[in-house]
Amino acid sequence: MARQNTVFKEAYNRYAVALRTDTALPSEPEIAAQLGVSRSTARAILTRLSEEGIIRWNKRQKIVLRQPTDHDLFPSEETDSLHDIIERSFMQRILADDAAPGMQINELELAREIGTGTTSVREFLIRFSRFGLIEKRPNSHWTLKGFTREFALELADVREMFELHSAAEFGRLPRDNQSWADLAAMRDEHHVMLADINHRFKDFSVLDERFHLLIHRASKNRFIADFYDAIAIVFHYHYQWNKTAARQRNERAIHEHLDYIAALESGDQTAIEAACRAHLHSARQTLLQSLPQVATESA
Amino acid sequence: MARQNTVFKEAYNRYAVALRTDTALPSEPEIAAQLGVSRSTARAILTRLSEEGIIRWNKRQKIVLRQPTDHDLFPSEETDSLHDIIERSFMQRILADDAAPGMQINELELAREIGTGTTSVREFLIRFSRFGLIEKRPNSHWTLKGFTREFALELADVREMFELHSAAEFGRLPRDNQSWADLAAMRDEHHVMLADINHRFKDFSVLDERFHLLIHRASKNRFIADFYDAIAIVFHYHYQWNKTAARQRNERAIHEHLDYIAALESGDQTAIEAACRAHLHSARQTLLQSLPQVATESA
DNA sequence: ATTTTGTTTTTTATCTACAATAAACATTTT
DNA sequence: AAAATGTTTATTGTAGATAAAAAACAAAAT
Repeated sequence: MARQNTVFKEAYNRYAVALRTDTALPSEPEIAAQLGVSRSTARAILTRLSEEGIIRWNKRQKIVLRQPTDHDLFPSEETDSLHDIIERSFMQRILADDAAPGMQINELELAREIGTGTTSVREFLIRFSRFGLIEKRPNSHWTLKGFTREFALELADVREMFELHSAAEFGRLPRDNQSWADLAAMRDEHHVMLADINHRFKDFSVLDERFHLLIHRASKNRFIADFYDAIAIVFHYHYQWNKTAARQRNERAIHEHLDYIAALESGDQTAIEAACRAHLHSARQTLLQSLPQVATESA
Repeated sequence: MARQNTVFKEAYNRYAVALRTDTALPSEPEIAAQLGVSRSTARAILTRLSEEGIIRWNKRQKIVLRQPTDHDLFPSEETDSLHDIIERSFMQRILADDAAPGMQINELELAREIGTGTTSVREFLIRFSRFGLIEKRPNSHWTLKGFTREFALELADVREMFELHSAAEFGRLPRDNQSWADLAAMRDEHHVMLADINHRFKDFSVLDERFHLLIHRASKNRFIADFYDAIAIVFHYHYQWNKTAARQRNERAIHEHLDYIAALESGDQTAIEAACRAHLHSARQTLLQSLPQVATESA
């Protein structure tokens, strides 16, 4: 088959669960915009809803007849985009313990294992290569460079350069900028989490990602934004497989964030840099500690 | 057809021109290593050389019978890799004056125009997207973001962060590191060029690229290296189409480089940072001046 | 024993085809 | 007239096929 209709299925599920009996649905272009799909797909959704007897559809009249049940929805395996499937599968492999740096990556084998065509795997690998974890030799195979100590250090260096830059830019934002309100809201979220840290410390990584994203957006620099996207994805998988997310470490990070936020709000560039450096320093330690520990020979 | 044998043809040309009558050729693995291809391709080259009567080949005996002529070589159109063809063609299009930012990029149209399949164009665009000049909307077209003032400023910001970092690292290299010798050699090259600046100012961009590459290699950071690769390619095409490479500007840059080199050799981090900043500042101006000038509204 | 050549197998690079999706065009309804 | 619906066309995403190139294996030569 040429292409799975996952866009349709995913959007169908999303739309179906939000339906309420006896309500009237808006126009096709409006539905399409709501779901972020084309009108063609929106119409396919309406057609299916109609066929399933969930709505009565006649031209502009679209009435919800009944609430869809779980039975009406597509199973989650069918709604994941191929890209996500490949990403998950690939990340599992390279973060597994038997994936040694230097290992060859075989497109065909990967494709077979995932149950997909080689084209999609190739494209995924090309996109993924920007994370610096794999490398290609022309006309030959990809090589796994691995989530090594060098990788972590190089990543941390760039992250520090970028975040110091972004934090400084943030401090220069005009006071009426939306980001200041967002920052204040985030400060409160940190306080809430801290108050219940024993139960909520596992939620920290999501908050952490949102916090740094907010800072980086201030730089308005596409290269910084792209790099942070890459970091976020790599970390997402890395920390999922390496549950070193100790309560204590997260609690400390929250305190650092709060100091950092206070510094930003002060507008004092010296204070901002100090708070940013302090947090980045401990973030680097966290990252290094999350790696499989190898005996480090000291000179 | 599935794949052009450009690797073979390009390597064949490369090997043929280096042949000298009556010499004996080394073993197959050695030839393959010399050319940077597999032994299969090396054997294909030997087979063809033999068929053309250029060598006599019998097992280990490989004697050059005659010097190949231009007639024996494959024409250059047949030796360019598809990737290079697409890159050139695409860069011409996006640097052309009629390529306005916001323009849609159509894979199929591009492929037809270049005379290639869509897959290759897709892969090229994915790879190219890391330069930040194009962006994709999922399930839909690519959009040209364009070589705009914003792009140049964002690029310059990151370049400055990275180069300050790399320069500082360079200053910390042990004195017996090869890079110091390379730097000294490069200092001499700058002097030579400066002595004959009226004739040689056009060669500066190549020297400039090599100089900055040398600095960046000191950082031993894959993200910095990758970014510099991207910069080099973008600049290569940009300055090819925008010949603002004035003699005067290049002369000034050479002087800045020499100051920069002297600072590096002094090992004094304060001096390094100052010289690096000075050069980056004027490089930024050069970049901005090379852009199509638009009326800038002043607040 | 190691290197070289001869042969076969595997893998990549690329084209083509086609369903899903988006986008464009035409018609109807308000 | 503007917006919505109905219909058609264009473009993207993905699988499958195949020649080129790499890699692996086997036999021969130093």
